[in-house]
Amino acid sequence: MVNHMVQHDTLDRIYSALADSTRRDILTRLGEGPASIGELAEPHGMTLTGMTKHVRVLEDAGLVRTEKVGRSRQCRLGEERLDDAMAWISFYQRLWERRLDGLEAFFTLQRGTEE
Amino acid sequence: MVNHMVQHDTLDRIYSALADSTRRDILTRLGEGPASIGELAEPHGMTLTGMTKHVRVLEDAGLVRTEKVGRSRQCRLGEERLDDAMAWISFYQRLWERRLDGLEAFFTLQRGTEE
DNA sequence: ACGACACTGAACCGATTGGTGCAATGACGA
DNA sequence: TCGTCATTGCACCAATCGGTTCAGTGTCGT
Repeated sequence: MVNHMVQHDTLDRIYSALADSTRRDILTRLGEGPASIGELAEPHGMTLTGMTKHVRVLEDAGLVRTEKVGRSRQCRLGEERLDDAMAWISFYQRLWERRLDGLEAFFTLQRGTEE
Repeated sequence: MVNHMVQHDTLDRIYSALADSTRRDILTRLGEGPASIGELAEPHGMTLTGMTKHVRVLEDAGLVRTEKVGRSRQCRLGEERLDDAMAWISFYQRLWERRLDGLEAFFTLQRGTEE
């Protein structure tokens, strides 16, 4: 029906932030220490405006924290630890292992006897 | 360089497939056993066409495998184990822990001597 | 053979994405 | 104060996304 309630929950924001190699590169780079927008943009041959948008996406996901320092903006890793993202993948992997064990049919028969 | 540099296309597809709660729900459902497009669509109040598109996205990411059986399409979990997706997050978490330890500056000085 | 059923293809829609260029803004250095 | 420098806001663009409707196509049950 109407699923407009929460247009972007946390997991949505995190996974879609990670779904771009430029942004994953930014995180890798920031793992080595803080950087300005210009320093992040240069290795990708991207405009400052474009890089600012990527950083904003990462910041909205909590993966990056930024602070205006003088005329430049210092970017560093943020508070988001990806625990939830990791937990979801672990959960999926448990499902997958169950599939691997050929328990699908068994589990299917059990549906209705639980939540 | 470093071993977390997998095929970014694959990682892009996987993370963007996961960046939607409807698709995560589909995976959870398929973890309980195979289902048709209709069975997947019904709990979301979505059209069959809409659900077919979601399933296609998951299939392109390797997370779902489908097979036409009679007039319905059977969907089950696919071959993708999310090992790369998990590995990348683990890699990020190591960066984050290093940040937490306040070793950013130290690490910056050490650039070039890493594994 | 016929009708109901499950899905698919195509066209369409509004919103978002990933990028650009250009004009401002605001801080630095001489 | 003046020019330069780093970033930002705005408008714009083409492509993709998440969803719909409608018109098929092919299969099943009787």
